[in-house]
Amino acid sequence: MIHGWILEGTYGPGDRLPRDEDLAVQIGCARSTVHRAMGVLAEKGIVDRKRRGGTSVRPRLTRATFEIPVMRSDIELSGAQYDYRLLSCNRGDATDEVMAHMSITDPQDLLHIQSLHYADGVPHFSEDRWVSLRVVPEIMDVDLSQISANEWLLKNRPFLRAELSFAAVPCPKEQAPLLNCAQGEAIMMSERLTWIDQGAITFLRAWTQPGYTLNTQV
Amino acid sequence: MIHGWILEGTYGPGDRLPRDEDLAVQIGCARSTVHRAMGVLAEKGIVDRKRRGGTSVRPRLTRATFEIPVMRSDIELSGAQYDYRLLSCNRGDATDEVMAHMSITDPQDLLHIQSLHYADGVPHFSEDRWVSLRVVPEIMDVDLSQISANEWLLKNRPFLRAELSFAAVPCPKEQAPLLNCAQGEAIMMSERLTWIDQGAITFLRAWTQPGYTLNTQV
DNA sequence: AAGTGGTCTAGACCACTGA
DNA sequence: CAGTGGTCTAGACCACTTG
Repeated sequence: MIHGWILEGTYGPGDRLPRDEDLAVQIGCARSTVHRAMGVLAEKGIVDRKRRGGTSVRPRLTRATFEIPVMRSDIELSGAQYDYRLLSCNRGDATDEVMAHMSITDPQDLLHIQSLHYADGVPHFSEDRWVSLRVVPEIMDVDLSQISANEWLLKNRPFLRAELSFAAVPCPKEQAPLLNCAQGEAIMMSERLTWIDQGAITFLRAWTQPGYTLNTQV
Repeated sequence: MIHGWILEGTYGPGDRLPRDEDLAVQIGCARSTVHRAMGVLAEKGIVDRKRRGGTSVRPRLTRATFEIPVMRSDIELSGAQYDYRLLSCNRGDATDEVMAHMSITDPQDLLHIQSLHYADGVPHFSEDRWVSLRVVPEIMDVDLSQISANEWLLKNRPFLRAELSFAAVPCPKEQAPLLNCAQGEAIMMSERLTWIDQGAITFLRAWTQPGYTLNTQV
């Protein structure tokens, strides 16, 4: 397609571009073609578009995209054997912090699940998960020692929106024995909150084996 | 628009969808409308499309997007005052590892820059950067104590492609005094390699203040 | 209120690729 | 090699928002 032309030649950060229609004439194509191309650039974070305000080149910044890690696929793709073990599953032991995240007031509405995911028998990913029983009551009937909550949820309650975060943390003392690493060792912690129309489905806090790297491209 | 309809109702992971044209008839809109909507879903990683192979729902996975962190903007957006200090700037002291990353054989072709970025006077981000003098020879004439290499490069050599990675690491002993934290403390290390047509522009390895979190949404 | 982007249509033609 | 998605057009109409 006709990408990148303009920016890397004539216009710099902050500049306002001609309207779609003029650009189309200038380039010699239909307005819808320009519009589509601009849509891609806007998606990438290269330009800002406003009705009546025109299109302008963003000061800097860019957007990167990465695949949300899914343990089973990640592990199997790397050629290792995937294993999963349910550690615990209790109703009602959510902290206030977790309830606040999920906009839930009654601890009985949350199921707390701890589990471990292995790659070739080595613990690779340890997760603490809370599932909303208001949104997903059926999960009480699922045998979570056979299928991980993640896989069951993805099949039965695909989420519409998610928030993710990643941070470097010292390995907490409860996680150290699970991941078979030293307490305080630097590991990646991730949090994930997923939503469906009716509300929060599940909140997840997970710790990954030291050395885990998050990769992405632009 | 007409997003999300199909998936969250009738088709599950792995299913093959009707061809665009049939969907269009079924829904009662033009094929191009379906095509555009499918393009969005494919972008999000929800469906796979192949010519002649049709459109199918991806097993799981999804794609998340985040803004590439740019220190000055991040810090100023958070309301803190941004400051920058050049620590060192030497030609020719690249390691083999760095040269391999950038596909460069002569160490003299690389400029090594160390710098610190402050938020409200507190060291927030420490970077080791190598810049290709074959692609960006003019940088030798820039006073890097006045403008950070990052800002200069973004203005003068906007990249077309980038690879990023993030990992949790123990703070290296050279970085500890710079970031004013303890050696071995868990911090986020990021690497960034940016490209232009002619080759690698710059490779960056950076360490962030403990507590730094990478956020994203879907 | 006018100007800009946003959405959609109906149709043509192309290009890849898997049955 | 036929069927599918990919790209483009020329045009209509809508909706926001800013000058």
